[in-house]
Amino acid sequence: MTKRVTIADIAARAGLSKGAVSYALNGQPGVSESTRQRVLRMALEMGWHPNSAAKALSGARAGAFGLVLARSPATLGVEPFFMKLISGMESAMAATQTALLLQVVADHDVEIATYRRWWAERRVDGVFLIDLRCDDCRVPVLEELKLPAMVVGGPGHHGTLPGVWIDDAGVMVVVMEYLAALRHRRIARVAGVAGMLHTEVRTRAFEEVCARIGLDGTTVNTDYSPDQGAQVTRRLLSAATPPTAIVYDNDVMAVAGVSVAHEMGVDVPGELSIMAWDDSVLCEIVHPALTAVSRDIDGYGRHLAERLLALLDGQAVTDYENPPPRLVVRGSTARPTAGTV
Amino acid sequence: MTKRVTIADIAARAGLSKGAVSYALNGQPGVSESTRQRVLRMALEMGWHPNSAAKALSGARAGAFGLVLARSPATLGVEPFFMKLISGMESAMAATQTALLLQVVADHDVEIATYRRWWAERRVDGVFLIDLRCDDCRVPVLEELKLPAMVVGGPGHHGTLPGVWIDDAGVMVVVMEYLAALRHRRIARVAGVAGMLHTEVRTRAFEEVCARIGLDGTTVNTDYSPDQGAQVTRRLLSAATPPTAIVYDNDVMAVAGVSVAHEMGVDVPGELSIMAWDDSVLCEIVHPALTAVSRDIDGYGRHLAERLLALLDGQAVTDYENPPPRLVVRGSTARPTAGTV
DNA sequence: CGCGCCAACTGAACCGGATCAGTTTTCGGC
DNA sequence: GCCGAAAACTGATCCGGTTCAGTTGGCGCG
Repeated sequence: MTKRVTIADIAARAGLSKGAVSYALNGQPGVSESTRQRVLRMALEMGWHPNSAAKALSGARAGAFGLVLARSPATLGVEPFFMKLISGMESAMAATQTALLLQVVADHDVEIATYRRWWAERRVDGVFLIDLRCDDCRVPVLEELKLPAMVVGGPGHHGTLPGVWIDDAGVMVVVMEYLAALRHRRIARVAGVAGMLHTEVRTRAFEEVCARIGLDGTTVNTDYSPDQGAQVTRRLLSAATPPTAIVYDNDVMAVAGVSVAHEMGVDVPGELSIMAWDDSVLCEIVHPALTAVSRDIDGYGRHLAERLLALLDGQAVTDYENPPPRLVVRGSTARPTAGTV
Repeated sequence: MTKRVTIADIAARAGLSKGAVSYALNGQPGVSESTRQRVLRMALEMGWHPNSAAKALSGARAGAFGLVLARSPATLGVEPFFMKLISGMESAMAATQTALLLQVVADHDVEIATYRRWWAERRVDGVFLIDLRCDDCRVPVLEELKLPAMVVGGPGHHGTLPGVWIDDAGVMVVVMEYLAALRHRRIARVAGVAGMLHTEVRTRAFEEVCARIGLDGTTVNTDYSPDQGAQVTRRLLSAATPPTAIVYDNDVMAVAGVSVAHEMGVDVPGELSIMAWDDSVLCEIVHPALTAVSRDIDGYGRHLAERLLALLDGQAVTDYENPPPRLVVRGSTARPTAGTV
């Protein structure tokens, strides 16, 4: 029972050669249908699974995709985004018996070293590149290695690598027009890390809409941590003419923002409207519940994995834009009370 | 450049046989020190990394550990525990070039199937068993497969598999005595999933302390979701004589609890003290900040990985109890105001 | 009837390491 | 200067699959 079954065992029992069994198991021509059925039945009975190492050594595939996360464990842990993305990816990978290799590293240098090692070790068939930056130094490395990769983010700045993204700029317009319709005139944005493409895309869209509609908009960059989110909020609310609405680039900072407002005696949403980018239970459980940009992250992950699989099959994979996110309105946004405008 | 370097390449360039190169690279006797240095230098120059498949096929190791998470993506995403644990594990695994295979599944049946498949495919050298249950059906499977495993949790109910745990019962005493010292008499516990060992251990400790000190304690089980946390809180606070303190089994439910209190006009901590099991930024960013049981999860993960590595080296690995957690007191707990007791 | 062709199958090589049984070299001791 | 043992190294084999060049057998067809 504790003995692993190999195709040689099946071959012996079926009175066939290893080669024939291999053809039968892989749906290759070269064996009769009746033999194939017999072999398949035996394999099932004997509990055979292909040794992944042997498969990887002879065939082309390692049967695994890699994901490197270059963020602090603290940020990672509290942001639902990553786990949702991962489980989305896996739902697509499960069908093809592809595993996910996860590595949490400190910075991009270690991340690049990981890609090189994985490539040399033939450990993965492809990788997902996450947290795309403007002029990302990881892109040319993956191109040089010819390591199949799907970029989480875009459009642009991912060279020849295919990307999957969500139209952040488009939602930004919806968000800002919504806030403007509520009569907000001074709107602040507590953004994520400067240099990350999605941060820059949102910032540019934010500024364009502000200019177009004639709003007074400010963007402040942070490292996504609730600490910085709280600090920035304090500073914003302490200004002579504080904003009447703040848009946060993730849910955790938005929750921290609500907390600061409480602490400073600022009424939400009466004096201050708060919005979160990315919806999660977090947004629902705070009081007031947060209006949020809700993206289908599970689907995002699924598309990424499906396309990486297609890429390995030699199909031409083009960039893909996910369906646009929805604006989920909850209690944290409202028309500002007379005195505050 | 895009050609992968093998030991045959090194052998050819060094004028040696494959065998000699293998000995040199692995620190085995059989080659002179000067040759070894020369080979090592060449390997470095040529950017050689062992093909993980070939290594796994000939040697014993697959060079990977597996972790299966059988929880809903929603719960996983928002609980910082898992990501912290994972990055702790990896910090110990990085030194030995061991990768982490992550799989998110729906239930224990799929989880067990995953273990069997991994074992048959020789994909992993060992696994971490998480969310241990009383009389866990996964334990006998791993024992039968002789798949090296470290159990996250205990003590007890993990058969012959070594476990690493945190003394929840001990902290429960500290927590309850702290609340009792604040003059709380009616204390509720919003627990996690019934049947999970750590839930049961805490529940038992909770009841024992209540009986000993003479407190009025109630435990309600949930599925860890903020939804249920909120619902249970609403019910508890609607009782004729509501509790003056609630201890939640995770941070997310505690945050939801604060929200419900707000919504019902119950003052925290004046009328109701709230505590979270497991500390995270979440506890710090809500208002009031949550008093919490802070466990060193990173260290937890590190210990688990170190011990699994030791297990593979044939060392005798015994159970291990992590250092006791600390009680981090913040603004959400206080002596209840006169009227409420 | 015999030729050719194709389906069905075999045997061996191969992937890139580890490892072991031999073979050659080195070197110390007498 | 020669012997014997240890050190240094070679060549072959193995791990468990895939794949390809052959081999066999059966059948249709002229």
